[in-house]
Amino acid sequence: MIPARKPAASRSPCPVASTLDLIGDKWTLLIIRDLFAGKSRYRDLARSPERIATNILAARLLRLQSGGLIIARQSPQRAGSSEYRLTARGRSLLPVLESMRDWGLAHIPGTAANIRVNAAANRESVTP
Amino acid sequence: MIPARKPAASRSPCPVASTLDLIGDKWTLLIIRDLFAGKSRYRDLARSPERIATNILAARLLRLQSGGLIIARQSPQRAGSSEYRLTARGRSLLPVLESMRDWGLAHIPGTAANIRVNAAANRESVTP
DNA sequence: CCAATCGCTTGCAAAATGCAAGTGATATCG
DNA sequence: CGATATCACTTGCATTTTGCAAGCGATTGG
Repeated sequence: MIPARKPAASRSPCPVASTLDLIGDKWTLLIIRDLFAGKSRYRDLARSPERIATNILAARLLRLQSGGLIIARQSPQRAGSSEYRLTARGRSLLPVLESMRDWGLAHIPGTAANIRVNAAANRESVTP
Repeated sequence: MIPARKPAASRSPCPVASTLDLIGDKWTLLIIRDLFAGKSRYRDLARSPERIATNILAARLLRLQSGGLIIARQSPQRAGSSEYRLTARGRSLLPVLESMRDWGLAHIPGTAANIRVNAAANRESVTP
């Protein structure tokens, strides 16, 4: 298990608070959701239905990297650009994502789950 | 199951995104954590170690009420002030809280779980 | 070679957050 | 009873974060 690069500003020793310091906003978990679904390119992340602004996407990708949740490696598809993948640490957020998905499905009318975890895209290969 | 009062601005039909629209910030889940722990008064919520600003606390309590996650009722302790309790809907967020707690404990050094769900404080009595 | 696309960055307006200081109502104590 | 402290907020304002649109160099497809 690799510890985070930056401990960041921790508000308290509460594990919930510390987790929220890292992923507690409206966008981060959506990016992680998309990575689970198999997306790995900037363009695809930017085109999710929620339409994250590109500056925010870039900022979140940096934060996720420094938090050790994702890695960016040279894209084999396109020279000079990165391909983003969840690390083991990032993948371990799956229960958080699932519990939120389940809550939304049960309590928010009009929601529907149509994203599946893409196992092939989420095999470990390199860890930072 | 009582639907939310305000559907609020939904970014997409994704259950994760819709859940984040409601609880996706750094403070809301900490308030819910404290309510689970048995806190019910404004003062106690304001004094948690993370020190939420009082204007933000007031704003979040309103949002949680309009989202149907908590109810405010006349405090039997203090005239003119409210006592806040989780509704069944609010209590159903426990798995989200637990998965975040577990993730924090496993992946963020220096965190420790020292809050327990207070069953007595979280028995259903009145639903909005 | 040329146009379209990609992966960002930049600049700026708008909104959210954080801080400190009120305010009026209640409880507490002598 | 009266003074003081506390409670539950509200208000005003500085700072930070977000969102939007445009731009920009590199890359790709034709």
